[in-house]
Amino acid sequence: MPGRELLTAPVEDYLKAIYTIGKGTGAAATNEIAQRLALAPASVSGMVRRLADQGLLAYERYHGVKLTESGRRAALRTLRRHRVIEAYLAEALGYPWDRVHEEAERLEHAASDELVDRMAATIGEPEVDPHGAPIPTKDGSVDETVYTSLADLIVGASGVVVRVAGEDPEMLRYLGELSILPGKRITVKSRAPYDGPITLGSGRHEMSIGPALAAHVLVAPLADRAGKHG
Amino acid sequence: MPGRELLTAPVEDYLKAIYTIGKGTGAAATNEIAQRLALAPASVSGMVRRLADQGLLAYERYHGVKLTESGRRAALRTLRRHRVIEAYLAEALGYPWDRVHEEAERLEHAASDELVDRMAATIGEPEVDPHGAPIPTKDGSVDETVYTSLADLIVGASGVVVRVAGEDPEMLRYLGELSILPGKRITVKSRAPYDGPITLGSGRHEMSIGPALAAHVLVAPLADRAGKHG
DNA sequence: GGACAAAGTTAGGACATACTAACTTCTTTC
DNA sequence: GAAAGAAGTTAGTATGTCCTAACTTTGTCC
Repeated sequence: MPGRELLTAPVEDYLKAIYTIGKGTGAAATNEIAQRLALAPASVSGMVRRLADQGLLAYERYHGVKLTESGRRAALRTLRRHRVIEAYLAEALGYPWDRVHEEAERLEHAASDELVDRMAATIGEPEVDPHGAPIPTKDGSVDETVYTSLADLIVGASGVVVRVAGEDPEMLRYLGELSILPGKRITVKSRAPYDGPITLGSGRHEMSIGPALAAHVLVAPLADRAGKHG
Repeated sequence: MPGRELLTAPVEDYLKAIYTIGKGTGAAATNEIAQRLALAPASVSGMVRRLADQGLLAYERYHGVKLTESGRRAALRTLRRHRVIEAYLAEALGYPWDRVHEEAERLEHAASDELVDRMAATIGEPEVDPHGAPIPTKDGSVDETVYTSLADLIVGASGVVVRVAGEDPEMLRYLGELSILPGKRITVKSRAPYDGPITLGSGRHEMSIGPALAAHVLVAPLADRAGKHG
């Protein structure tokens, strides 16, 4: 367990949050960390100082925080644990995709690297979790491709859903019912003005979703066929 | 998660320890709890008072502690989690029996009851863990059969190993090498005097083990054939 | 360029759990 | 039944994490 057990659960959560906010390299603001972890900003100030003392963060008072290389590695280890566990719960134990997150959130702090590696091996070394998020490799690299949100697709554009960002179970269940899932192909049929609902085609179905929801659906665009017809 | 998340990991560990020491109904002494959890006795005094305040223990100063019904139920839930996880790690993930304990020790505090139930279902509702210890059922009952220790078997007696008590990995590996495992049949061939080594037959093999080790091997005695021959 | 809002920090305290050192109670033995 | 040793407790302290309340810094807008 290299570098394990030395980090407490709260510390791992901070690092994960900072990584996610800063998407790899970027910085994170105190308030944003606080909000993501549902803590008071004052608590974050305190913790962030300690993490900086441990060399996990670069911290400048009043100017937010950045992961150091060591902090980034720790964050990615936790993220790997989280996502492998999610994938394993879904694959091997039949968990529905809207409930893997909560369970993984606790297990990620208790599972050894060996367990996580065995899980990954057992389900065939998955590259993404059930929401389509990429799983960091053991040596600390991740696919950092930035995908387009469904909310940004123009009318007529098609794409394959690669990922659903966010873990609110209700949202996930709803998207699941609509069959908006990683791997599904969708086409934007129309968009109402003033940020109104977006009408989609997927397979034989047609459906309408709001822009807030659409923003969570990340797609890999396909060749745009709209041009051919108009 | 009925009754979950309310108990911290240390609390669950205390209850489990007290249950194991008191084997169900019995009481536990402060020092014994301290030793089992590798804590100072003073720490136990403090915690035990708090657990009594929460109604999990009956506590009389200077006279040890007893689980209440509610404490016993909590202890058994944790024990179930622990043993199901051990069984699952061995069955589904190929963990060797000498390492399941350590991993389960951490996971048992993080796993939800649902996860544990899914694990149990996936491997066919096991009744014992990889060491042969009985798994409490969901409704809180356990097999409390008391088995004979191999150290107590007389020369000529035969039995089936039902359980190996204790989790020291080195001991488990050693017993594994000797093939002294749950389900194996053994016969006591001879015993050296003054608590000396015990010679066993198991299958075609013959081997000798010390009494301290033999005390950890619990057997279900079979009809004694020694009488027939002498 | 100063005032105000937003963002961030410090101070002081709470809680759970652990520790060591010093004290008390229980048990056993003569 | 008293002394010695074992067992157990209290007192005081430490650590990690959190909180609220009050303060400071930063950034923006006229």
